[in-house]
Amino acid sequence: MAGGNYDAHAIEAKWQEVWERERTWEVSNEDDDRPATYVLEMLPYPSGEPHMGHLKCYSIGDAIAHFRRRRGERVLHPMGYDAFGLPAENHAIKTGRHPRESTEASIAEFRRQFRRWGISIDWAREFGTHEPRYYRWTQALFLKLFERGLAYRREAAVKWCPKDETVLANEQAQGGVCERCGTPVEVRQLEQWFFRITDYADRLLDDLGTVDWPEHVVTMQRNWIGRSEGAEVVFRCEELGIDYPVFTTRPDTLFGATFFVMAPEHPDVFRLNDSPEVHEYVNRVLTSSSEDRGGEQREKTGVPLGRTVTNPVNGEQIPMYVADYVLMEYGTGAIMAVPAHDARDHAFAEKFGLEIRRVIEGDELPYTGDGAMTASGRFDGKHNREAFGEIVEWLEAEGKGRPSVNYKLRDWLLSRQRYWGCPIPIVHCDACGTVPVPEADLPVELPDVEDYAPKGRSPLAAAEDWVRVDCPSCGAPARRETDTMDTFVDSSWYFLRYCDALNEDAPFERSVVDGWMPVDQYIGGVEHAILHLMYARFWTKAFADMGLVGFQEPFQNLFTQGMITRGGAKMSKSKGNVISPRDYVDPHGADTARTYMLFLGPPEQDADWQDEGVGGVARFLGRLWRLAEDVAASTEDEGPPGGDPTPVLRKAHQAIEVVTRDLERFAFNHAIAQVMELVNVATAAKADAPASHLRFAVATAGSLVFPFAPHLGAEVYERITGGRVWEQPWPEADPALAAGDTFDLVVQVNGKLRDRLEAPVGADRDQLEEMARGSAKVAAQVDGGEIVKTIVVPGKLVNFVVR
RNA sequence: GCGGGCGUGGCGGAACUGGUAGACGCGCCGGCCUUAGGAGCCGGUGGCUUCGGCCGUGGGGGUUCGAGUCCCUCCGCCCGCACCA
Repeated sequence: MAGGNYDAHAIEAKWQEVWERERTWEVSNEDDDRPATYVLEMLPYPSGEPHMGHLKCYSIGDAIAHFRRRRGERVLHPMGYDAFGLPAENHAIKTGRHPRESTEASIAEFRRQFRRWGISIDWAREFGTHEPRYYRWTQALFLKLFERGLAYRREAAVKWCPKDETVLANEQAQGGVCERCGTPVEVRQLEQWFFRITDYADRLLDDLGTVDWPEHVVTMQRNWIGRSEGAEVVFRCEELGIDYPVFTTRPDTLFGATFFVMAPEHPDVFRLNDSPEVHEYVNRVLTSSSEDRGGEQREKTGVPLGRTVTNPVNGEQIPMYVADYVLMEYGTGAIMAVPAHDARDHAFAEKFGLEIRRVIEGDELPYTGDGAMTASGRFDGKHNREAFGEIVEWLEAEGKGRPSVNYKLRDWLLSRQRYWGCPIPIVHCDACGTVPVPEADLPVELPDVEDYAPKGRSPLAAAEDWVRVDCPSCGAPARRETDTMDTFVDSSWYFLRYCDALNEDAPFERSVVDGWMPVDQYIGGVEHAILHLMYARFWTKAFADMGLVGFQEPFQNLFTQGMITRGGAKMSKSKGNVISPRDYVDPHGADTARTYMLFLGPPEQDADWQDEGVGGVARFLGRLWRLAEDVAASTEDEGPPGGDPTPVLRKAHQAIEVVTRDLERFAFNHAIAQVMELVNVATAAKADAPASHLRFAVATAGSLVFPFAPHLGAEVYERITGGRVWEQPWPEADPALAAGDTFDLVVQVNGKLRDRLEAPVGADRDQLEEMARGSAKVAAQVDGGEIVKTIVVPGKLVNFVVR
């Protein structure tokens, strides 16, 4: 065997050195004649060292980036770090080491490993979101939103994580638990900073139609925005002379509203009834965690308020209740209850013995479907859908209601009472109020503090020298805002900064970002389906409105990768099933680790990492390397493949066709299998195929494997051709060569395979039918029966229908 | 409950618009080479079989000359949301 063994480490070091020295993957912002393409993987959160999920994400992205470059596109493929955040800070509290130190140590390790993996990154554009040169622009952009009224401060009931001692955005408290640590969240009344994302609810919803995203992600965003159309209807409490508007999606059921319910948090509850029973109930609800309260199945609880409101459609006095199944944060915090046509109201009415009045004809109660109206005065007999608008019009004319739209989406709470984040560039002045820090004074740098531990207020508040500042407006003594920003703010615009990463005068130049954006292919985990992807869309739209960018959506195509599991379970320290990329890169090399990662299965699916499988890919790459050594040593370069086509030449052209199609559809596992087939065929043909065919096949294998195993691909290609594979255009198949001269004609009788015949590729229907009729196996099957029909699919098969 | 997805050998998975089910790899079996091998190479590998074939893509039904693929229905699993009026 020529040349010994495949030394992945030597080969990988060799090519990495070339790419680093020549800055091969750097790309200029200057236009050239190539189309600009932006391939982006979600930026990593640097904690410890990269894990298997990172290897998967960047293996996918790199394959796409390489493929598109070689198809003649000018590809931007940058890297950075989402460096602010809780884990680094919690680590700092434990160890006393500054979060900047541990974060930067982690970044260094990520960078080192990414280089070792041979990911084709434009390192000139690299940054961490914790660096003042980045976050000064995060602050500048925050102020632009502030000036436009899109960032504001107000007191509100907010979600509070008692463990992390900070407030959270609604999105980070899904299911009533802290997204970071899983602790049940509490509700607190606090003054906090918000982004007015709700102003963009409709556009965030509508523009989902303009992006090419996985259906389930689009659905999740739709549900999260939760737009529902209906009406606001006013119920009046005559005794107190107060109007209570409610939101309903079913104004057609108004005649069935037999009681009225308020949320325990509703500010008017005690005004309506100040009794000990009501106080006791409300207190019990408010002190119980939101997880106890949630759940449709839970038995309904509540207390009557001893008051009534007037049903505006029929003047009936209906009783008022306070009950925890009504949520203060949705609609108006009060509802009209229609027990006949709403499951929750039905359960409540049953328990409290309230009237259940059917107003829509249909199945058994509670009935939530459509039907003819009944017990609804002049609307009786009308279909409920028809009456819907008429009732709202009528209410509107009477001044008792109007059409209304409600959203689940809440404004984005961005302030955090934590240390390791981007300072909010605001000064509080007794005279001037909330004053933005002038842009010339940015960045507001994060001060060093002694104690990072949260105490219910930001640790920054302890940095007295830093907090005390003169008001930028009037010069009087004032105090800095001490909250920091949610880290999702940092990642809401990083993809824009990559485009113009070295700009010292602005976060980015519009003409530059317009040249690259929107991201042509975004790749990341589905866990960001709502949070990051919604926030980044919102910022992009706000920027578009301010004329900072010329597009509405940041990510045109989204690919969500599946998780890597081990032993069928998510990796975790407690399960002891954690493995890291180094465990495979160290012994086998990056090419093997990356190629196996993509060979494992469809990248959008979860995949179980099995150590035994790695060996198969390592063997395949080793076989390809040896084949290249062998062929390079034992044959001469005779120029392009000529003469009669051989099976190995045909296989090479077929592989080009298949791998190209597979890369377009993210079927990397299939593409790698195809290169394996090519290598198998070429190995078998080594002894007798013409040298030019063999050399072409092996060079093609190197060329096709390059997006997955770039070092070996480059090595093999160089061995055979002397050229640099990444400078070569993506190969094109010769369709005639790929097709060959003959094909396997499938012969069926009644749809069952009976014979295969070798038929000429261009044969017409008659020829194929005649050939098939000549088959002895067909004759045996027909045996006395009659061929009543013959289906011929040229190039494929002949099927005889026999009776 | 609502929404989304999935179900193919011992395992991971192939099968583009209905047209050869199980590509490729793992594992396993047999052989070669070797002092040895957790190296390398060659061959075999869905089940049953009277060796003619027959049966096979979660179950049942349908459309079709032909269904893993389309339709209906049932079962099972996974993910997301969850008292949103």
